Amino acid sequence: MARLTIYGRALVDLAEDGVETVLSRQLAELAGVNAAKVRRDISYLGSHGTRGVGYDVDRLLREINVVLGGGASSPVVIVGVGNLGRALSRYDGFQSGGFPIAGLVDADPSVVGRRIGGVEVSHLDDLDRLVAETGCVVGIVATPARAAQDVVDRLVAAGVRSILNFAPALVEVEAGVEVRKVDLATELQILRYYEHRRSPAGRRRRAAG
Amino acid sequence: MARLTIYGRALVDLAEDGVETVLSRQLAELAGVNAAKVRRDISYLGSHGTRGVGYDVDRLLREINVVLGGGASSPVVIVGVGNLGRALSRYDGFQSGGFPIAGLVDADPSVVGRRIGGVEVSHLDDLDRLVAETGCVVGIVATPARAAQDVVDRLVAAGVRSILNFAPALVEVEAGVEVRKVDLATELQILRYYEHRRSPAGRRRRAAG
DNA sequence: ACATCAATGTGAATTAGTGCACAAGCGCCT
DNA sequence: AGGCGCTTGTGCACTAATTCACATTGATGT
Repeated sequence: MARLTIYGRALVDLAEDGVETVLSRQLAELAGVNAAKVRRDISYLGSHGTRGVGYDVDRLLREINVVLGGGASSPVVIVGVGNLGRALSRYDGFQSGGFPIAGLVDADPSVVGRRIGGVEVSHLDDLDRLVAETGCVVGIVATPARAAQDVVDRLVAAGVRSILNFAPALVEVEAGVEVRKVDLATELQILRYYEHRRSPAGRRRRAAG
Repeated sequence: MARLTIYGRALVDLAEDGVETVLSRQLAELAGVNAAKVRRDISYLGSHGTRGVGYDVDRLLREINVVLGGGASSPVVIVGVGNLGRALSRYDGFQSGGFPIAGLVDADPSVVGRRIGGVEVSHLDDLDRLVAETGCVVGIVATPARAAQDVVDRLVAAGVRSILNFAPALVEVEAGVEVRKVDLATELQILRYYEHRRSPAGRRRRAAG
């Protein structure tokens, strides 16, 4: 569940503030969900709350971290150093989140060899070697849509089993490979949809509320 | 529905390939969903398929574009030109998707006045003026988590009703304002979760299903 | 013109997700 | 020790989403 990561972040904040225990209600407020949902989610990891008191922040945080894969570092390789790829490679949220950028890859020979954010760009054909050497477990696809499937196939062939796809394209993978899609265009379009729905053709009225 | 944008993209591809009509089954395959779902989704925009034949690609595409807000251009303002903000401002997917970057904003005086990707950085206090002058309808929050709520409040005060939040924080807004969250850290954590589940310290058995 | 075929549109069934409400359990106070 | 108040964990009802299955309907060929 994606909500676990939200709880995790909230718990980190609480722990930093020195809070020892937390109620499902508080956690629900912080995560923006229903308290019953919090309790049910947590109960899936084996119940560890104390009735009448709440949850031990540190303990719950550890539980969640275990489920989410612990504090392990998971090196990533970014494929495609076009506009978005470069942008992502400069974003240090990966590093600080435990996903160091182990390699950059592109198919265009004119960018191979350049350094971006301190990492040298390798050629797509060297992907296998790069993954093997650096032990990458996560691949980030930041290519144009039409290259996405090929790149994903290559990543899978190289042994990568977790892929974050920024390309606006659906990709198919064999069972056992997890692909998640982040689609900025879609997000913006959805915003535009709501925008449009609010004022479809010069409607000025705003619904009360 | 987010799926409409997927259909839209698939239809654009089809149209470019010169395809005239499409079956719900084909569209379902392209979008990676069930055919019945496609039909039901489409029926919500008023039924426009031809029984026995399928859907007219151009017509359906136009229908979807109308619902999604047409080809209108929706200028965006990016708040926070830290690592991620800079990355986003260099990403030309906004421009090409009909979301030109009308302004960059930051609270740090040392970056105000700089040009990034051809756009000058304004101070956060000038947000109102900037939004009013450029007619921005979408705000993009790329600040640290703790600044997010304040920034969102300012955006809303300035009249922005659609916000894309990249900050790893929940924000509250009044009714009528639409906030969507893009959380790279969460996406990566979820990948790590699956990674971890696959081999939790010496692979155990994987339950069927 | 009419029968045939094929795919849509949709009622109905199924499934997943959410939230309420309360019994069970734990700590605290007397 | 025993009762009390508080919160968890969860059965149950409810809602939303998905999928099935088929009647409906337009196109097509003879």
